Amino acid sequence: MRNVELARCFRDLAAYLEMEDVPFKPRAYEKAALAIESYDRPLAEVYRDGGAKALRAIPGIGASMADKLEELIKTGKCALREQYHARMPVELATLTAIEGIGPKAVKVLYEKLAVRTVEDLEAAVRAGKVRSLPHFGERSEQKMLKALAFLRTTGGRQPLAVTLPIVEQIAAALARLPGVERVAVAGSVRRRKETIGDADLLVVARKGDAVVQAFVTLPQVERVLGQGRTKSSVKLAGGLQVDLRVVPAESFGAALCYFTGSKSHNVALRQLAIKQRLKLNEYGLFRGARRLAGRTEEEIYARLGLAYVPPELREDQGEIEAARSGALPQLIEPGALRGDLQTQTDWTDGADSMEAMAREAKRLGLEYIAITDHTQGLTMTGGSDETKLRKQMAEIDGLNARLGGIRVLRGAEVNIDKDGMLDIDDETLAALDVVGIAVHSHFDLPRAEMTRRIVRAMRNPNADILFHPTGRKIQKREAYDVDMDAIIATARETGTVLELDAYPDRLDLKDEHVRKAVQAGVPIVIDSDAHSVKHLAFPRQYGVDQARRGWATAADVLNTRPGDAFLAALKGGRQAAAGSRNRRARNRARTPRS
DNA sequence: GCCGTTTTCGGCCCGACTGTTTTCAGTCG
Repeated sequence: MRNVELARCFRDLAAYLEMEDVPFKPRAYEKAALAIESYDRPLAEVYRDGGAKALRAIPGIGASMADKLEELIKTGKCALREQYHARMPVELATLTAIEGIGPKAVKVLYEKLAVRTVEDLEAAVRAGKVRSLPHFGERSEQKMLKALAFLRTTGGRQPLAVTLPIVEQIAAALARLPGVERVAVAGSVRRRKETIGDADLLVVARKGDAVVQAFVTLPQVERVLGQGRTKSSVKLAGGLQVDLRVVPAESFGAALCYFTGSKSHNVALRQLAIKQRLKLNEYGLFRGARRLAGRTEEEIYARLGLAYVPPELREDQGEIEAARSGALPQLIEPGALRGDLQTQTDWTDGADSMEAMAREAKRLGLEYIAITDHTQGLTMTGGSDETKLRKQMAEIDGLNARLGGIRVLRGAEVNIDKDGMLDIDDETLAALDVVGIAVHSHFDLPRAEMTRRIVRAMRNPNADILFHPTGRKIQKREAYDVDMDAIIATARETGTVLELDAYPDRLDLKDEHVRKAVQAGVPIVIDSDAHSVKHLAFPRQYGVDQARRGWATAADVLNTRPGDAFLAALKGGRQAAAGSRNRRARNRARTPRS
């Protein structure tokens, strides 16, 4: 049983307990669910290796929950949940995912109208039955219909790259309003989560209601979900929910902190405040009625005895302890990137010429760029064979002779065949400056076979970088089933670099894998996977954010180094690109059979 | 049900808004 499923069971229990008005237990189960969900190892493994005792070592898991986890892992079921479910057989997860519906509402809907599923709910609403229930009315019915429609179309979340420009546009519109002193983007957008459920904006202004009024009448707004004097929620035409909060300047830092989250980071901060006999809310940090801090986030963290925690780390994943002990990493900054190691050109499926790509990379301030067109295994792109690759290398040499201020590296995105072999011979690979390897087919292999396949390819001494290591496309395609711990261990052992592909719908590695790689001392590179000149901006726009969420410093990211140092750090420690045809000679070897 | 810089009992984050309830519960962030 996977962690998400275990967490799901605990969330169900929390909801059932909430329905019965049981005090405190619901929060305990929810907290545990969050801990389980974000735990970086399958609990089934933790249990296998360390038994119930190891489970109890997880914060939020005590004796009772460890028992339930043990039961779930062993039998796939939890008697208590089954009991509740028998009494009230409702689809809790999907029903409570609907805006405005919580456990209490689920209970009433089931008891009065026998609503068990989202479909039941929709039918009941359309029949006008819901309005007759206590605490419900016609307006609640309308809200539910809208929420149901939204859930169907988007699944409730949108990729960051879709949301970010919209949010920045709205922030700019608010900043132009009279009386607005300051606007900040908060929430998961500020934390740069890869998908966004709703966006949060914070405004400093004296008169809140005027700002709120202007906000709800912005042209992008399709529907007003709520509107008060200092707080409002709207739904945009594209389906994105945006929440606005207006605060006075002396509360800006506290509100930004509160509104940035994550929720569990906030809870941890507030608990820390309580321990110091203080109170933290969105207006400030208080001792009694006296405000000790609130104007900036920095002073709040400082007053709590913490180093400033960058928004990308605020997930309650150890950052508070690190901030207390001065162990927070110095996160990589966008400007630190000096090179791009994955780009495609019109030699295969890219839109632009090698020269155009090189010139744009230079314009962006990069020092080097690898051209990595596809290889023959990817037939539909017109992928290169050895002959075409040799021809391209010669052209790149010419390009380097012609262009100044940018170094073009000879590379390829080499296909990993089903059995883990590469589709270009070793001699040709050895002549390249940068060899990226990637899976583009047979995505559905069983976990063990997929892992073996990739590990084998990584063991090729010419394979420098594993491109988009999990193959996922955000909200389009699941990652293939691969043991990332094994991939990271192999990377460490063989010196293969892992790529963080910054193409916005990939962001592959994802944050937790970046963190694991960093912890294991495995270097990463942040690449654009550009298929046109305009894609070359992706690493600094999105890739660095993702790396920061994985606690990466500039030192963890190999393409923050100058070209020569970068090449020297690749497998085999090669030197300069030009005139180095033999630089791999000593590495030339038969692809090992594994 | 969990947990401990107010420890093994007695606490548990905090506040705004909505709807329909005329005094507040539920939900959300």
